[in-house]
Amino acid sequence: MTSNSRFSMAVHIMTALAFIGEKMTSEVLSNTVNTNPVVIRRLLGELARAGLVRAERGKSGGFSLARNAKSISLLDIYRAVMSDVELVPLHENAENQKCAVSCKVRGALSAHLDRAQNVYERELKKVMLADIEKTM
Amino acid sequence: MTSNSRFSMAVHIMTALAFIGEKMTSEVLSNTVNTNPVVIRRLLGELARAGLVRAERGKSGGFSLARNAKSISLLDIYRAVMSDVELVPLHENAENQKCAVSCKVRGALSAHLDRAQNVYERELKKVMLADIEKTM
DNA sequence: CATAAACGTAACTAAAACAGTTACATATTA
DNA sequence: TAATATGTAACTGTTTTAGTTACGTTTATG
Repeated sequence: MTSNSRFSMAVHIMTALAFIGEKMTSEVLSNTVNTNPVVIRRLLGELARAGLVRAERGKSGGFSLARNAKSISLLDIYRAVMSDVELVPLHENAENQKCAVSCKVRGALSAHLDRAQNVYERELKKVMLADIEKTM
Repeated sequence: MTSNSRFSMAVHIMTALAFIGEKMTSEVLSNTVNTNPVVIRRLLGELARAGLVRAERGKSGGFSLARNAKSISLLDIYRAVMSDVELVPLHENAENQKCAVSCKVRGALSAHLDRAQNVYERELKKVMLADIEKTM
């Protein structure tokens, strides 16, 4: 369970917010995901910074969607919580300067990986939070 | 550097085999990648099981491509070394049986993730090892 | 047929990433 | 002003990963 499940968990939380339609505390949300409230708050912090969620502090505080579920795509959520993670990373071994392949292969490969990641993200952009919520 | 760079490293090795065009030992290959020969042999073992590479044991042994570089796609290499890794994994927290979202969200999400992964892989399938080798 | 040289693989290590947790500061409402 | 919520720092245990050592197995070749 050490692979990165932040995106999946973020979609879970966002779907719950859309489905219930009311302000929810990290305590309540953590129960639907079966995890700790701090994990939820950290994730929601990133979603709030991306403008997808509103956070209210203090008594009777909690979280709610900042935008309509029809206007929030899976890509919005993905970017909010995974912005600096490569779908498929390059290896980072030092270059062997005497070897043309070692010096050039990463550049050649990354061009193709970038294109593939673009089509992946374009697919995520087609799916709205409202589409997920509808199937609950 | 704990993310999974096996695919990128496998492409590096395969490109070297295509570029040099001769049998190479894991020792020599490990020098161009700047890693340990055992790491190379493990990776090449999977590529051999997938029929992409030929391994010869004993004195004057080594590795060579089992097929023409024009017929080997990045997807072939990806499947050989990453077959059981999800591009974006689902979270594995226990379901909260009282919550409809908790019970259904993974199913709804995975349908979309599968479709996105398919378009990603379709993109990898378009790129041949010979295309990479050509740019060296 | 002995030897050298290569792959195959098990077992271990160190470093990194993760989710989860505790603790507490800060903010807000009633 | 007390209760209750978020924000966040610091720490832990588990898992994954690449890297490494060691050694068995295979094979070409003198």
